[in-house]
Amino acid sequence: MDDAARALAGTSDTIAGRLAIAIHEHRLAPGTKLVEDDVGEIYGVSRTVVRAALQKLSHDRLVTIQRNRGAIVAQPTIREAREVFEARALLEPRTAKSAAERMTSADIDSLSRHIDEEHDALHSGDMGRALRLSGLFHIEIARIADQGTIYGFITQLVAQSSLVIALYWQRRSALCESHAHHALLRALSDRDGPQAEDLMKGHLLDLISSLDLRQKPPAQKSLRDVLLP
Amino acid sequence: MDDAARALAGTSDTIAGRLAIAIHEHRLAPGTKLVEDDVGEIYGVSRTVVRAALQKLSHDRLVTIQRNRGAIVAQPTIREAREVFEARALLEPRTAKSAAERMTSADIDSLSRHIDEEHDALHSGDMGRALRLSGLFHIEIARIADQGTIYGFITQLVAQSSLVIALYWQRRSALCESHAHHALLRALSDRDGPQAEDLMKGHLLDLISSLDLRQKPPAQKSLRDVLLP
DNA sequence: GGGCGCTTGATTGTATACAATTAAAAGCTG
DNA sequence: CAGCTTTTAATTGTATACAATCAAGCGCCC
Repeated sequence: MDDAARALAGTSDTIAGRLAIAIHEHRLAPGTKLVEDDVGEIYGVSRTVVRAALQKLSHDRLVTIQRNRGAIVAQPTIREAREVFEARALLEPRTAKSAAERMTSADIDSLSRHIDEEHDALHSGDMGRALRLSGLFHIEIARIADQGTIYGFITQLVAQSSLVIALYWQRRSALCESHAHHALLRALSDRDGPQAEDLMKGHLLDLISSLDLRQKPPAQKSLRDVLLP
Repeated sequence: MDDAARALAGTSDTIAGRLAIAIHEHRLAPGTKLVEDDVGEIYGVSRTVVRAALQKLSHDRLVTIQRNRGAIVAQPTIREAREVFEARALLEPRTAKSAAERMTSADIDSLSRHIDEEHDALHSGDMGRALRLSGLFHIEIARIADQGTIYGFITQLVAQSSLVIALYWQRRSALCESHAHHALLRALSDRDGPQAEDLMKGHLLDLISSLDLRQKPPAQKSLRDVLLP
């Protein structure tokens, strides 16, 4: 462990957070193996701390731990991907409605800033950061709705969505995202609950339809396909 | 660690499960301190394993871990109690509807058995077990709805509800519970989605109204009250 | 050359030792 | 004896050592 590593040292929550951000920003791809010793050396801590961090991420379903086989960045199945977005469709529209009814001017500022940063990130080509900010926008709405339990669920769902997007994203139109967020912000600023609820519902449907969740024939091609010309 | 303890030894998940059941059945009261060494000796494992179990429970919010201060059985505040039931009110009615649409005869049997066991437990005076079975009834419905993500959320919410009940339960009428479950089972068996949704909504409202969630003056009595006759 | 068991290296699972922190008891002082 | 510091015991946080497990490479035999 060198000085640079030692400087980064922190609690297991810190490390879990750093890993989570890396996953969120698609710097860690689904399936990547997370070897305890390696992670520990990078952050300058022992395996004890790394294990705690990995367990936490595993509980958030960002990481899959197989006994005696270690941890990898989770790879949600198509089915799990659908379930994540169905859960979001159940929780977020009503949450947006609640948020609309509670918006303060500070909240409006906060959301505006998020959108601006997202815009900047997109224009500077930093897709990872843009993606993360896009998720944070949803999380911020949940925070404004002021329901701790649901906030926790949505935070987890947004994180998982990032993995789903990494695996199943197909459409390239990132701009419509930003547009949907703008429209949502307007409804929220107007404290128009029903409108916010509708927009969120639509936005989530858009998101799902931008994914390719058709049952793929198990990706392994047959030997024949691979070997014959 | 004696032989009896060794015989119970298992993975951290096993221990987390045992603790969770004890909490669920109100054998471990909110606020109870969970000392790592003690728990480890009881189950015949080292603190390493116990810590992992406690971390898992902490993530499910059944246990509160304060850094350097250890773990106690969680004590949801009145606010958290409300939030838990608001989340349930958001998730469970729709889940019951989905379940109704997917009921198989095996599912009907399973739910009937749950109700019977609950009934037995009540009549044999085993309140802890009755309470746990009552929660499992809700969890079973979520399982039937066949939505993994939401199932996970509901499982967590039911567990937390058990803590809420331990702290804020006031009404003694446990029979109405059983009655509500019977009515739900009927709607589910009839595959009557809207009816199941309504009944679940009502059932949850009943549950909330059986709690005393009024803001209490901080429970610590003044010295005067305690010391003067 | 291909299937089969063995060995080896890498990695995780668990226990334990030590350091850091806390809460409480004991002691001290005015 | 109240209020303060100091000491002490209990407990948690972290690192490390060792055991258990797995995956891959190797040789062996057919």
